[in-house]
Amino acid sequence: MTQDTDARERLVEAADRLFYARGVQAVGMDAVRAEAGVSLKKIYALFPSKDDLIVAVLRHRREQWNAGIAASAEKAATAREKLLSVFDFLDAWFREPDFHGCAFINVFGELSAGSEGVTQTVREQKEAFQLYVADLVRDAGAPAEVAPQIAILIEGAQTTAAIARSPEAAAQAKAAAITLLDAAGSAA
Amino acid sequence: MTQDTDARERLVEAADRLFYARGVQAVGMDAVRAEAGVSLKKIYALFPSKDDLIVAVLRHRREQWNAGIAASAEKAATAREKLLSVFDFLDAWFREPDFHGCAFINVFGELSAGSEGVTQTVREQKEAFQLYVADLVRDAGAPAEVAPQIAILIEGAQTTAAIARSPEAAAQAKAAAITLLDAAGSAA
DNA sequence: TACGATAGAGAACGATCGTTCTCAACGCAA
DNA sequence: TTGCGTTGAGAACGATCGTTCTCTATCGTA
Repeated sequence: MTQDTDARERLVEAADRLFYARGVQAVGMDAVRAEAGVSLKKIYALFPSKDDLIVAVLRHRREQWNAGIAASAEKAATAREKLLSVFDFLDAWFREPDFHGCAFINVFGELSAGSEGVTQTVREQKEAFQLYVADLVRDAGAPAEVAPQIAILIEGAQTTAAIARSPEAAAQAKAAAITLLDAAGSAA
Repeated sequence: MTQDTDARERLVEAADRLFYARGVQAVGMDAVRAEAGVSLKKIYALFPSKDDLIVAVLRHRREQWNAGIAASAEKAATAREKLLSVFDFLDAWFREPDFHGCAFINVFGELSAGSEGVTQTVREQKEAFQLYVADLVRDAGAPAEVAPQIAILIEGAQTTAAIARSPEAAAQAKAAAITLLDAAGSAA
């Protein structure tokens, strides 16, 4: 049983690497098997279909994302600093050599028309993150309208950094967020 | 010869509809043939490979995008209004029933790892649009740093509207852009 | 040692894909 | 009319995919 969860973890992490690097549809189940060192039989015992594996990978990505956001927020004292620390997290991520965009956005673009489960998982992630931003915006004493604006900046920074291969999108978005927070603060 | 350009147009438009609705990899060349009413032989005479067809579709999308942006800018008097009219264009687009994201971002997520030509075409489009924004920001008398910030807002509004199915992302991004322009104006 | 369940390796299956080829129908110059 | 080049319809090809099945080796238990 514990070796089942071991195999499960190895599978999800291997699939995550391959899917993110090459795209979901470009990776066959046999490549996942080779990367994870888990037999096809076991793969299909743990995940009834490739779609289920994709959803599991997205859930795994969500945990990684949440952990990274939480870690960078931990060093910040105020809600405003926690909010802005998201952009520092993005900055470090954009500089990783194999970064090429938000996995959720990429998968959404690839499969949104075909897989309901995938679409829903992506939506859940983005909704949850919007709530996270909204909470911090409220705690920072800024008006509620600022929250979706900052969330849009975070979203846009990711696609801009990926397509233009420009990690500076993080700093640019952060500067914009500061302007938005300051303008809201002085208006309130 | 003119019927070649006719077939070419029908092909690109048909492929555009199918690719955008279902994703590029989910659409076979035979489906394109059926939708366009052009024989496979002629398709491969006009486009040596599917990749070439995809690039042609992206170029066609770019022309549509530029035309739409230009049309909404035409009604605006000042550079600032032209800039903000982009968000009105987005607003109308997001409300179209079959809208589901920026085709460039979607295709990038789907094929960036596999097709060099596609990646490059997406990059060209985004670069060209960033220049368009930068020109308007300069003409509006705002500092240059505001240009990438507004471009990031436009990018983020598109993915947010697609994933969250919320056309209000256009209005939210527009409000943020106004704040950024105003803050820059008062600082200058 | 013998036996039954289990699991891995990988062949097999049916479907689909991008691309090419075949063949018959057609249009047009001589 | 004859012959030739071109075209379209669709079969064919080779590759790959997700998924399942077969076969064999292994291992715990009696």
